[in-house]
Amino acid sequence: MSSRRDQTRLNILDAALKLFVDKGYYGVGMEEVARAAGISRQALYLHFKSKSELVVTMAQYSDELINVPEFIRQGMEAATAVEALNLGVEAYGVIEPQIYDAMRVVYSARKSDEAVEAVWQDRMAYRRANVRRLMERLEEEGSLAEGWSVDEATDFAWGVLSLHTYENLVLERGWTIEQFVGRVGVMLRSVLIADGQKPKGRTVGFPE
Amino acid sequence: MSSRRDQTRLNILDAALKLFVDKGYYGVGMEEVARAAGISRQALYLHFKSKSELVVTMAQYSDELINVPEFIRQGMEAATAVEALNLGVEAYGVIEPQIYDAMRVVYSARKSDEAVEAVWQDRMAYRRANVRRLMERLEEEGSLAEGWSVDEATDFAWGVLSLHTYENLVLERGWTIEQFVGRVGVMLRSVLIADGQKPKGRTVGFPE
DNA sequence: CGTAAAAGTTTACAAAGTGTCAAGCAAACT
DNA sequence: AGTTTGCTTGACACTTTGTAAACTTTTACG
Repeated sequence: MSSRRDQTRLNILDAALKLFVDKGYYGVGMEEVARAAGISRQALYLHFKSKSELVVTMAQYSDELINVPEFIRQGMEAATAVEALNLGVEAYGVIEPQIYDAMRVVYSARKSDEAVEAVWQDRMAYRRANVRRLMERLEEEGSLAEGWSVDEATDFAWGVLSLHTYENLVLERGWTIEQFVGRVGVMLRSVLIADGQKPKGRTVGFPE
Repeated sequence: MSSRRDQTRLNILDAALKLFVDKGYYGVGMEEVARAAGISRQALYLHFKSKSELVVTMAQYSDELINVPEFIRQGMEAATAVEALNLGVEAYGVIEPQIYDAMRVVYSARKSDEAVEAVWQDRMAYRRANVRRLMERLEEEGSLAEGWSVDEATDFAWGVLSLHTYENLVLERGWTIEQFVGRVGVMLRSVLIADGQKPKGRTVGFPE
């Protein structure tokens, strides 16, 4: 067990995330990251052979801290597709704040770095696959609103529940998570769920 | 009239935009921009004293090509607030494709460059101000849905009609502009407009 | 306890990118 | 013809990324 090495690695990932969020990926040098992690620049290269590898690893690490499959399992166990959708929106409200920082960095750097682009595409595909499962179930149970195909509904929900919608409303405009989840939940239900199947919604204070 | 200089300037802005969109702001050097514009690197510095100034000017230029005030005037002349909202969404569908490239570059570089950040903040504030005028009128005419304040409705419409929603649906998922404008329009009306005031909507093929 | 592997340090260097300076050339304006 | 304008070439300082070599400190283990 090389526990010391692992600890340094975590220090680096931690320091890198903070700096990248603060000054942007290209606004921070490896020198600065190393100092913030309490090691020399050369030691940093012993852990990550490039800045690109560092940011990719950082994104994976930030992802591993969250038990996404557990949220998916909960969704599967929901009694109805409509209930599963509500759980999905709530899960989004829990997960997004935790992965936002890392994904924001990935998004900004992706056009300048192929490896980073691959990470972004991977995450987005995964997220869309999860949304799609929800929409398929909605359709199976006849709860999908008239005029929507599974594909289109998936695109819409995935496209609107993006990193940036969260950024705009919660981070820029100061909405609370409850407010955000409530409003977005109402929106998705009112657009995607067939008339007569719309429940009260699980969050209070927001009229349907 | 130094027409030759102006022409070179436009060549540079054009070349820079294309390269930045393709490879990302930090994936392209001044050398490459200069060559693409058909001049030497030094000549490029005679036009723009820094890369930062280049991208800022590029964003302003891309903005000046569109007559936004004209769209706003049309909105003001609409008979009702609800009709103005529809016009607003349509205008968004026309404007966004034209400024997307430049704004995407600005967004990615903004955390690493203060001048770029200022451009971003300025554009977002302007956009929000326009949305707010719409929401104020909706409320004045009693058309704003129950449970929404002007501020909250502004945040919501502004936050959802972001650069990135367009990017996700139209560019990533291949939606047509009509499809995009139609779906987003239906969504905003169904969420923000009071019951009994919802019109048929101006776009066909999308059930309310 | 002593020693070897692991982790990190300092110093040095090549390559690429940004920004500046100076001298010169060629076309265009007056 | 002479001056201004727009651009060229070449050179330089500085920063950042990535690699390499030699040396020191920590940690682990028999």
